[in-house]
Amino acid sequence: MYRSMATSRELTDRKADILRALVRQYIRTGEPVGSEILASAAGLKVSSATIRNELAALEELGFLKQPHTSAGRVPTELAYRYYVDLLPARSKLRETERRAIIHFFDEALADVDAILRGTTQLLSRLTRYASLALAPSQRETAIIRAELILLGTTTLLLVVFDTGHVEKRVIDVDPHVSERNLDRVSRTMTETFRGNTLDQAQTLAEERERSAESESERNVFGRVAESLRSMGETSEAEHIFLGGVANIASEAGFDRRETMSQIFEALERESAVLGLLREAAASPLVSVTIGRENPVPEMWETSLVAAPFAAGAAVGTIGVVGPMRMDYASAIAAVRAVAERLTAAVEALSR
Amino acid sequence: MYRSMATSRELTDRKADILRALVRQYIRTGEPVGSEILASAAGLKVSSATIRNELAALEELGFLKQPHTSAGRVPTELAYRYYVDLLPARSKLRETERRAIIHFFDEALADVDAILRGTTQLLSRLTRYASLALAPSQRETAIIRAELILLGTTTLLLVVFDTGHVEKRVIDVDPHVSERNLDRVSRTMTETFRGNTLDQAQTLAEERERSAESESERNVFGRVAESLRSMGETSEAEHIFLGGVANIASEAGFDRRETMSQIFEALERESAVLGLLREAAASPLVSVTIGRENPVPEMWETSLVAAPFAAGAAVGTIGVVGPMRMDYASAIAAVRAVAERLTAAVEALSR
DNA sequence: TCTAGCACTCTGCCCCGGAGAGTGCTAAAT
DNA sequence: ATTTAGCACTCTCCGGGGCAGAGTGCTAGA
Repeated sequence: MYRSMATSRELTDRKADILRALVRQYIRTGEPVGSEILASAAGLKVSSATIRNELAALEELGFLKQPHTSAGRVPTELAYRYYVDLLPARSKLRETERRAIIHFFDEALADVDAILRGTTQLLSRLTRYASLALAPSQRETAIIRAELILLGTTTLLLVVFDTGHVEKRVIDVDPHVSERNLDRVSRTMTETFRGNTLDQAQTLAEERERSAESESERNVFGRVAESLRSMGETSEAEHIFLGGVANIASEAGFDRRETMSQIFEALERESAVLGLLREAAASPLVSVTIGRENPVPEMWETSLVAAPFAAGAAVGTIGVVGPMRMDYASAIAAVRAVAERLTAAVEALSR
Repeated sequence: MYRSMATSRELTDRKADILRALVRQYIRTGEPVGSEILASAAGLKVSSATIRNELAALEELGFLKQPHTSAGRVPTELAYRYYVDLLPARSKLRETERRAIIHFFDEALADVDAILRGTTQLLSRLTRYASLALAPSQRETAIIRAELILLGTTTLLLVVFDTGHVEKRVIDVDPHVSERNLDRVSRTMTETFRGNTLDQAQTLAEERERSAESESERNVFGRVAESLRSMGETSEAEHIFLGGVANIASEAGFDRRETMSQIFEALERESAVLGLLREAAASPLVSVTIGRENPVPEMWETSLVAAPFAAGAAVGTIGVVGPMRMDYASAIAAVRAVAERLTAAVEALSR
């Protein structure tokens, strides 16, 4: 469902029940869970002694561990994985949260960037975890317009995509080119590039450079090709949004200050986050990455719940980052609901 | 110099020397400073007993306090203020840092937003504190172009400013308007708005709405006026950049997790940060806000070092946020140097 | 196969006392 | 009149001992 699971070892029903109850309890309280508490939990109609035996077995199987001999049990990553994999496919969102999401997307929405910025804040408010958003890659979306605009002595290249996204680069073209000429070039570019992706447009610009009739035209298209390449390279990195990082600081799970600082660093490092979010975009559903499943070592004490959203042909990702004992059910429900609404909102912009 | 000072009470030279030495020492170590250490500090040729007397006097004057009776002294905010006010007007930057700054601004710079994003990272690396940047307000810069672009069924309003900044809004115009018509309107808008500020353009659009010849023209200019207003309102809030927040987590000064979380929250809250940075833009020099001088209560345990940078007629701000015992000399030097280079870089974009 | 009972282990906490750091005060020295 | 040396005093920090509580594993009986 959420991710291929490594836990094919079978569990008896009772073990599974106990494990689920324990994980749920630990997520709720953050305290190691003892057999007595589990015995009094509804649904388990066996004594604490029996549960103790089962707990020992579950520990043997690698699902649980004890902080020390006389403490209760704490779930391992394997237990979280098991718990998440067996979570009901669609848990319902609380009504207030559903409302908040609808309300957010009802508001006047300026453009994709503004929506995503707002979405991270929304997700953080809903889940009380830090949240991330990766804007849809401009790589696969179609250019709808390209213009050169004179800015004093430099020139601005503006590329508008059909998602409403705009990329811009300052380029140095021959300063003697008149504004009228720039307008002409702009019209040519828009006609030429329209409907193409960045990569395609770059090729077209290079062709144009070679077949140019005048020196200045060669110059212009050369610079444009260069800028288009640079957009393809960097545009993504610049469109990761981060929200609610305060939640990481207030999270009790991250006690050592060093841990916390590392998490922040990783979240701010685009190269780290980009890979994560791209990967999440590959699966069509909500994906959950628990602890060391994360390729970024600084995030081995966190879990990530992420879901893709569609923007035409392109795909972006949103997600939340919390402690391993995060409330997966709520987080998954929130991320899924927001991703769905977000897809609709983004489509509405361009359709 | 940095800010009008409330400390007009005179200090004897010796008291001043001792106070400065103590603050410097405390900034270095973070430990309460005792009389013995100060006595052995170069430059003070008196015994620890004498210093003890002076320390008692300085405490009486409100410059120092003791965590407890048998501890050394710790500076109060008043002491930091005094220390900062008497800092040499221009302390020199270390060569490696100067290099890093020059190197950063030598790189190819895409546009103002990208520069600012990079600048926060640069400042954080240089100072090891969190950093902020407020983009120049679009309120006072001139519009250079305005266009309507058809995006499926919706329409994108694009406004380009002479700083190279681009604002965009999705607006709903009459869906029957042809693309050719939109182009015509775009040309009219650019001609009409060019050289004007957002506010002025809004007025012009409203006039145009009233004097419109056709129903659809009235519709279009009405929507445009509305969007221009919304740009004026929200564009600023969306252009605060934040970098190096990991430094706050690793900062030893912020020990209580609650403190930390509050600081993060405040930094993420645009309304809080915006006022601060705007204020800093008012003074032409580096401004330092220490502890409770900050109007944002969550930041009463922090200090802010900020400086404006010019972008044509408009002014933006950059700054760093650290603990009250931050290394003011280095921070001020770094912020000033970056602000200067930044001004040059931004001017280069549009001049 | 489950459960009741029990001995055992380990943490968390409090209290205590000693070491150390730094002070304020006093009395002598400059 | 100011500075300095000396000293008693205060307070924190830290390690050790002891006690209460939580939770376990095991054994013996149901």
